[in-house]
Amino acid sequence: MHHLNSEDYIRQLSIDCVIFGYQNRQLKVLIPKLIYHGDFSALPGGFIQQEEDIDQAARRILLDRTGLSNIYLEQFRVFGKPGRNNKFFFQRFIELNSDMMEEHQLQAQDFEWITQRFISIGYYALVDIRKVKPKKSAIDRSIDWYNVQQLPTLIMDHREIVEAALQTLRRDLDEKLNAFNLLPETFTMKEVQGVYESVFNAPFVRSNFQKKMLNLNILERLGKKFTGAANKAPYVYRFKKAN
Amino acid sequence: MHHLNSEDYIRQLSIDCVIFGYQNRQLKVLIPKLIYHGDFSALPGGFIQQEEDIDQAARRILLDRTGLSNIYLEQFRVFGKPGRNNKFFFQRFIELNSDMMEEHQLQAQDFEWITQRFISIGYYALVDIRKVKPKKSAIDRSIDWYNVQQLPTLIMDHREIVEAALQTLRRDLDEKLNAFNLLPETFTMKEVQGVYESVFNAPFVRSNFQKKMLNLNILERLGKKFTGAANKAPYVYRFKKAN
DNA sequence: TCAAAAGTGTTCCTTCTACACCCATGT
DNA sequence: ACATGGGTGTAGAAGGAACACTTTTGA
Repeated sequence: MHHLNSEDYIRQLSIDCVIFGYQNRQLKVLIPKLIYHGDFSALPGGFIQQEEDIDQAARRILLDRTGLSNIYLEQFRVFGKPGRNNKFFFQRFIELNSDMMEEHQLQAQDFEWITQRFISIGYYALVDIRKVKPKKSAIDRSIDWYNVQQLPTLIMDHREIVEAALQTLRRDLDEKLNAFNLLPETFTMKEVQGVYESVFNAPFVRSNFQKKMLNLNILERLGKKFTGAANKAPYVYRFKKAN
Repeated sequence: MHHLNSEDYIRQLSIDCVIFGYQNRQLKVLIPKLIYHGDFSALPGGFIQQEEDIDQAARRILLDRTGLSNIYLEQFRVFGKPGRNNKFFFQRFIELNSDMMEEHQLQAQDFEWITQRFISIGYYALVDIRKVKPKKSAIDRSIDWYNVQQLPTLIMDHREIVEAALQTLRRDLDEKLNAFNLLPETFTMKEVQGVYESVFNAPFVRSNFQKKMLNLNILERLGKKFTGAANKAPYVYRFKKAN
């Protein structure tokens, strides 16, 4: 591990990403659990290189964890309370992990850097969950998709960050029509409805939802999807990118 | 002037404020012009103290320029392109102002600090223009309200910041009903309409606008306003804060 | 009595909502 | 045939847009 310092990275400024995915009628968030003793979960995050665009930094972080480089990304808020730092987390961390510190080459210098007050830029990302192969970083014990309603305990204000991301996603879902970034290339109308229902945590009336979506003139009807079930086969749609 | 350094302020992170006001059916932005030779205008901005909340930092900056402490404030975006720095500006600046550098005690150390790459958090503020007594800072030649359609040339990407602020204001005007933060305590319906028209740069149909606003149930009708003009006196309204 | 501006009403049209109805599918 | 889920139609409510009409004010 190379050292954190102000020549490489901008000091006291971080990025935290809320990565949303959709599966089994549930909205999910990708969250790593840290490798150390104790139950530490934190949003995927990182720092901004001196010559790096902030959006690009978020993309780099996302690529590291998902393996995907073409991800829908949206900056949504900055979190900058005074005293927003990792000290509490690292105190417990050091108590529990004194044995591992050498093994992982974590040095006092890095601790000092990383326990400063940080201001964090929040991004949310939307991915086709089936395309993601979650990747642990060197300090992750695991990385998993959690139902947004059943998140593990997160460090610092990360819970609040997820909440703010979800609020923004709700606002943008109609405005920016980005529900389709959570779905595969082709999908049925029921799946679109599932996205809306899981994001808003509320039911939509099937027939009206269908008409609302079709009236937007953003969907292209392809074939039908025969599942073998004893009912009418639903149409398969594709999102029209060029209007 | 005391020196800029990383013990007092967070390095490479700034705040820029777009202060909106409304007068004479026009949306205006408060912009200072720098005292030095050459025509330099820049958004009111500043840095974040080590122990200071970012919103609080924005309030401090606003207080300095407007004299007001209770200002409607909204964070709207972070501007973080790589190479986003003042070097171009300060090159011209130094050429034109070598004579004034000692006078203003601007020292090499500060220049180095201030010409780093900066990431800036954009805030927009809404004020009752009549309450503001614009205050020049030590390095301002003037500070004036400019029609948002007729801004002076701004340094760096400040023009883009104003544009993004205006976009956000448009979105929030209906959503957060914050047109009333641009008006005095009491106002007529025509004035509200003027705010909408200047923000959207488009006309609204008078009768429909009136009904739309009244149907929101957020206005309290007070007395009438007799201007001496030979026409019906309009009602005076107040914004109901408690719904 | 008149012009100007404010307030209200009317009509038309689009969109949302609830619900009913018909259609395709495999057993 | 029939149960199941998908697609479309319809009637009523609600909301927006265009425009007409009435009211108030001071000269």
